[in-house]
Amino acid sequence: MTLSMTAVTVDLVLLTIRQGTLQVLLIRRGIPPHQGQWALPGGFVLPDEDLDAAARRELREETGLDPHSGHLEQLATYGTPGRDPRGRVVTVAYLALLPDLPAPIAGSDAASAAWRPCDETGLAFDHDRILADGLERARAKLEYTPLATAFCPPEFTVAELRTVYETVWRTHLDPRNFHRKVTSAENFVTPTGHTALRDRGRPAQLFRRGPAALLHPPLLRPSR
Amino acid sequence: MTLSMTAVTVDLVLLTIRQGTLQVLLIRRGIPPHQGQWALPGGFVLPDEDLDAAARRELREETGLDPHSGHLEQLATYGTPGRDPRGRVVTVAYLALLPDLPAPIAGSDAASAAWRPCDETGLAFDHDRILADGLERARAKLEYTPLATAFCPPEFTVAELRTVYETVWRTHLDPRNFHRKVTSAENFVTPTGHTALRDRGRPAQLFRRGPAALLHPPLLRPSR
DNA sequence: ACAAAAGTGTTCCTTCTACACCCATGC
DNA sequence: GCATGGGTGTAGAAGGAACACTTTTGT
Repeated sequence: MTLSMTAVTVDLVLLTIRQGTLQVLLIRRGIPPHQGQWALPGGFVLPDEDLDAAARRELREETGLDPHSGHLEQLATYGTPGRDPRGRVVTVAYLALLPDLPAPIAGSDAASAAWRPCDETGLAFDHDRILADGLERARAKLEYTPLATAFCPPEFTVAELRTVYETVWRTHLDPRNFHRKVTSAENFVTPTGHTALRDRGRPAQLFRRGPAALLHPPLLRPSR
Repeated sequence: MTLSMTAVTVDLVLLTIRQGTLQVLLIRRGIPPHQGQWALPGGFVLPDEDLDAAARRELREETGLDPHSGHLEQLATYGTPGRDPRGRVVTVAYLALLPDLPAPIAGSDAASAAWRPCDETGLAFDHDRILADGLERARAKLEYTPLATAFCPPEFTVAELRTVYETVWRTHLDPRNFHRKVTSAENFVTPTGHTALRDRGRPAQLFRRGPAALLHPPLLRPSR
């Protein structure tokens, strides 16, 4: 039996909504391989570190953000030989959904990190594929989980939640029916009692994320 | 930067339906650690082997089965320090759904492999958790994919497909409505034109798996 | 007053559920 | 004939889509 010793990394697909578009945090590589190309942030798993802990640590290093303010989950693992020319590297990819950061990319150790459109291609290594898998996971999970709230600040209006769905799914949703579905799905959102004025029009109720882990009934994408 | 060198393995959650129950292939460990306990089959990823290829190779070694006759997909990756007392081992778990094998566990390299009930607990390492994750994934995927057919032989009746759902979900489904849903879901199953006599009663049409990758509409579990 | 956004009511239509009913076989 | 499982029809309930309409603010 050959014991295969391998370097293990975590790579992060960090998604957020800024300026009305879905964006991903990318790092411009300063050293070979793939020097000058954009890549997903990531790094080596420490010798005595859990995979989830490594992902949380990288998230904090790249964004300065508390991992609890958004959502972080394991996405998939990629280990095709040759995916990294320096040697055998297996990477465990994580997907994070984050609210729009007031101070983006604070404590980053990489000078050239930036939010980029989520349809960016030409990334280093196999990161095009990892990003595509992350986007598909995010789009699917909005249907049957309350994770859309992870893109929102702690308190949000139904309209803000709707723009999350519309941005991620690239569709238009009827505001009236959406409002009914969200407020009638059990424990999706809980009203705070406060209201907020957004732009013009009648003030909207503010909601917090509810305790539900799954949506009943789900919010299905149109046209499927 | 500390480069963390780690052993990488694949572990398999192989599920099949035998004697009307959902069963998982387990190996009785002959050597420490966890000597004498049941464990998921698995092994090291070879130095120049893709992760999916390693999973297919292990599947063939454990069951003698062509990986194409069932369904194999990556499940999740587990790397908590200390999960293997021998050192840092990260395992990429795969989930397989297999038809009832005519000659089960043919070319296995482990003398004591056996199909065991899927609710077996007390497995070695963190395999209880991996098995539970695999079961939940399988149960969820039956809802919106045609993967239930992976438990069936190449040609099957609607009733046989229904027992797959009933076994995996541990529920009872109305045979009449189930028949309608399956045959009206686009490209879920395609009729072969043949019929087969199962036990008593009117002969049933035989179907093959259709080309659909997703079910429209999905078959939802009752009571959710 | 008017525009704009929030939120409710209603109608229509599709889908789900339960079950009555007929069909094709072995005994 | 009778039992057994395969398959269709149908009425009522439940849920979704489209949209008229009311509410509450800024200007």
